[in-house]
Amino acid sequence: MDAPSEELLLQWQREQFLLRERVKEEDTEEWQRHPDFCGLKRVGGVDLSFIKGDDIHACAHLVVLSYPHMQLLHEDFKMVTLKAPYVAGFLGFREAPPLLQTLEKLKNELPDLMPQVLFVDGNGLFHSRECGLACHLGVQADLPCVGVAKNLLHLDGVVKSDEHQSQSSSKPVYVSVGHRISLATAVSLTHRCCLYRVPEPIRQADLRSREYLRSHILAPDVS
DNA sequence: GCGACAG
DNA sequence: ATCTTGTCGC
Ligand SMILES: [Mg+2]
Repeated sequence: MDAPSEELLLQWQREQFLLRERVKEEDTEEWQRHPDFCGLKRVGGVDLSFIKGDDIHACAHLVVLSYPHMQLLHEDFKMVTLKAPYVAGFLGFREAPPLLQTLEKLKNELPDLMPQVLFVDGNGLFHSRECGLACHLGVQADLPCVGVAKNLLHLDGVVKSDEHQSQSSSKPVYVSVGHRISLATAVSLTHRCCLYRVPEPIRQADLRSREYLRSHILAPDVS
């Protein structure tokens, strides 16, 4: 896949600044006000998995788990063809479109299963232009969203001395606001959804999308 | 100037 | 993101 032209990158930056203005970084839901998040029943997770040497075909996966027990309520996957290459700082333009499609499908076919909050594999406001993948998804789907990155995205003004060092011995994850949730609530909710290092919704979407590809190595994206 | 850079 | 089984450690 070709590297984006300089003009396209500038266009993408303009879009990110516009999206950023639409991000709500406060709690907007009733359940977010309660200490025990009573009222929260469904949490979602999305992820994309790829095959070894193929950068454009991927399996987009969406899972909906019960809260607080993290039981699988729904899952959906779809083979997709990506339209943009991966460029650090512009992940949203590559992964948001196909993931939004799975959310749109769920909204149309099984609206009662729509998650009340979505965990995204990637950053939210913790981004050089405060517009990571979780912000793209949150704003465009108008859904409360939490961004969780497994690795640090180097930012301009941010040095390693910030909040990003963990107390425990395990490798940290980086939580940030995607949309319609406060950072404090996002962090608290993330803790409550973790059975392992990564929040269960994201972990399940990752595991299941990979499992799907493993059993369909000989059935590529044909249509 | 070079390197580093979510997935 | 992906190439990869067993193995060491809490
Ligand atoms: Mg991922």
